[in-house]
Amino acid sequence: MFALVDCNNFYVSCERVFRPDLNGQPVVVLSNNDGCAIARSNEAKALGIPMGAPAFEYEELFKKHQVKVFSANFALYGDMSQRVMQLLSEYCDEMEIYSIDEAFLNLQGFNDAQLADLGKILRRRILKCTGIPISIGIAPTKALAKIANRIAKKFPIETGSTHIINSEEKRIKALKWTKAEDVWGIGGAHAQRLKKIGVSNALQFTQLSDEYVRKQMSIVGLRLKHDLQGIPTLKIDEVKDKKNIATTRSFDGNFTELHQLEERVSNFAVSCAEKLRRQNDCCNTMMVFLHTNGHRDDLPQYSKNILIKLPFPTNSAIELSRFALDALGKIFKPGYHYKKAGVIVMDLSPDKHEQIKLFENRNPKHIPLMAAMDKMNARFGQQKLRLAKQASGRIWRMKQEQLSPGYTTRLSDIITVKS
DNA sequence: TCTGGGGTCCTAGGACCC
DNA sequence: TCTGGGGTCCTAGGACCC
Repeated sequence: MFALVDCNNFYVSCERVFRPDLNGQPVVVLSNNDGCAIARSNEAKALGIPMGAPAFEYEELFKKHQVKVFSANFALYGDMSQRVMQLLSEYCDEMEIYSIDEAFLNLQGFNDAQLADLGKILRRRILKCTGIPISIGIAPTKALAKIANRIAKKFPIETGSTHIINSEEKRIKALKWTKAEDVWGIGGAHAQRLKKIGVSNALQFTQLSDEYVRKQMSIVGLRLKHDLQGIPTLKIDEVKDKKNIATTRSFDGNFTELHQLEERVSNFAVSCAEKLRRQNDCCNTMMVFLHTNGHRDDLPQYSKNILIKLPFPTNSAIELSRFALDALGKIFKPGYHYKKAGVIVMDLSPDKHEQIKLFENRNPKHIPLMAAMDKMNARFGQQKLRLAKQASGRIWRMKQEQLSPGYTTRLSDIITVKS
């Protein structure tokens, strides 16, 4: 059996841990730049605020219903996530951290009685130790555990936020209840095609022929079908190192000058370099892109990306910044209002056994230099030590008007409890 | 005025190799 | 008229996830 543990309205729940006055209130958390709603409390969902709602379009509604609005505090959410995952890992030998707020547990070896209790135990423990409410779905396969979790979330009172699919009868009932487009792995495009042939729920999907599913949805869809039939097909994946690493941002406003973009792109490259060093990788290829604001049809549009094969693998901030700026120079065109840019590093290879190249090699002095830089920035704060090209953060501005304190990540923000 | 930021996997087709 | 039979690698595009 597998469990899928999912934190309820995770980012909102993180904010509520340190602001219990927000319980029962409509709360939303916005994306970077305070752009869109990326998390909503149940009360906010009930007001009709959809996922991805642009904040400016909903300003009136927020005001009218006194919705509490937060800027994304990813440092806080990442830290809270680690605490939840740490606790979960105590309950099973094998676990897959599927996203910042979800994990699959392999429950091999648990007997029926233990399974029946597990959900309640987990829920109580995580709530007590972190303040985060969770829902648990338990089933013979991962895809079914996903569905069980959905049921637990939808009917918290009836299920106690934990649901088990452990009989054929329950499986059929759950699949019948689940709309095709709500199945994990069936997105908008496939749901539409399925609707056309009269498939509207998960059960009907599992009754399609293997050949049809394979043809329309490739091997991915076929695996999903089998998993939903109760044949364990999807396995627990241990967390692997990333294959691509990206740092991209929209700007608060438009940039027209090359030097403005250079400062941002340099920062993105430095950030990618840090992430590479954290997983002990170098990159061999880099992509730099920029584009104008696609939502503005009154302005000329331009969008371009460029793929650079590096002459040698590296994770040096200095080298990656230089390559990124070279690349940027090749795709920048004056006369446009730029809204977004980014750096993506790919084709990663381990830091250790790097191949010596014939003509050009990474500067070996950068290795101790970067180690020192990481150490200093870890101790004195992000970007205390930076490249000149990264400038002072003058241009770098992200709209973050409702940012909560770094309750668990910054000493000065720790809350005081008077007793 | 304002509209996020990450990731993964699969497939088909083209270019190339012997 | 007829013109082999394997491969690999890369890329773009499409689909999906949170």
